[in-house]
Amino acid sequence: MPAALLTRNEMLDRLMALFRAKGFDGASLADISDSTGLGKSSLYHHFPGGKEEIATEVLAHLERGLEAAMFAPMRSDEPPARKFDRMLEAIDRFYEGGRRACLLERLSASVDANRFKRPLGRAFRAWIDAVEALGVEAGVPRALARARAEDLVVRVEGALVVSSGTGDTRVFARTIRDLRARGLGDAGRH
Amino acid sequence: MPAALLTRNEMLDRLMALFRAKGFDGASLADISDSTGLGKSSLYHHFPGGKEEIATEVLAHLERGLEAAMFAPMRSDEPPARKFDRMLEAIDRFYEGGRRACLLERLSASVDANRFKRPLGRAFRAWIDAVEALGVEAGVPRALARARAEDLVVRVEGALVVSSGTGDTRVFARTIRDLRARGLGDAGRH
DNA sequence: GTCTATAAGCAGATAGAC
DNA sequence: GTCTATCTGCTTATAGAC
Repeated sequence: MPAALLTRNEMLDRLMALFRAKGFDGASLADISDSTGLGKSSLYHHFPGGKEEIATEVLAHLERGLEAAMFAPMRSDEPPARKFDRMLEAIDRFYEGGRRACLLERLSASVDANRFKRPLGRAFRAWIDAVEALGVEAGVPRALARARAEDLVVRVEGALVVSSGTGDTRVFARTIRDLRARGLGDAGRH
Repeated sequence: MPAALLTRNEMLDRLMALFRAKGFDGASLADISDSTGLGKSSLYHHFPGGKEEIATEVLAHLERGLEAAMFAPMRSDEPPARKFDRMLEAIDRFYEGGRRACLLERLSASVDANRFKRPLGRAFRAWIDAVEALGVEAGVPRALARARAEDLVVRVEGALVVSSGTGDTRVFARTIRDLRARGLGDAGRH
């Protein structure tokens, strides 16, 4: 394992992949060492707060990634319907069609989830807010847009759980398809 | 801790509560010992296979519980719409309005989830199958009833994740309300 | 069928050389 | 900024008395 060949961003990418795969309780310092190529002592040089600080930094890294990959494009001047499709594509890509887990869910389910409570709540709300804003932009009344946005996030998270639990990613694919079919403008139903 | 004061069912109830609260990776043998009142050696007397066997037995216990509390009532001769409402009430009660986690999700997210893959898939499918059967009974075409049933389970699981992650159980309450409002007979949309 | 005692190993974390 | 060596405590699991 070559040392210091990774930028901090690359390190955080790998650590995010690790926590998504194994969860916070399941990922050991040895795993973290392996996935970054850094010895334990080096890890404590970069993250004096240990495993908990690593997870916090990974969470912040995810928040920045969401901003760049999902939220920023949604502030472009494309039509809302197209931006909505782009967001669903980004989601499908990020979760690799339901094969990869959600970091937020994995950290929410860890034993000391209270430690991550604030950033977790913030990340979930940022996501819901962004979808809500898109609905409002498309002319959907705010209350309905809010409910729809919550529902979208709920369904994506649930589809990941059920896909993983049944070992059948078609549930995830169908969920994304349904969300795309419903779209934004269909104000009469949810 | 009084010994042998618990029946096996009571023991499994407590162990299920423990795994729902802490997950498989997060629950230690010391936790298991505390929650049952049995010393470690006694645990190995009841469950020679150790922690993994305990989780497997808890999963089987859940499957029996689902059968008794959710699936059996759905085979009564009440109108399907009423049975559907009863099921949603049972779900709301079991998850305490979104405050308690799903055992299936917690075990799906554990490091050695592969060990539980079969019973997990079986439990998820049993649940989806039961909801699908209810839709068919209500006259919904099978393919649509299937999609709806998957969607119901997806939304319940997702609502638990989002409620836990945001610390706001209103998401769960609204999800149950929406599912009840949609009901079974509304064949034109999902 | 429960207990006490203990094993063997891994967890997260630190000291201090280079 | 990385390493080797080490620490302490907790992990799962077992032996054997009662």
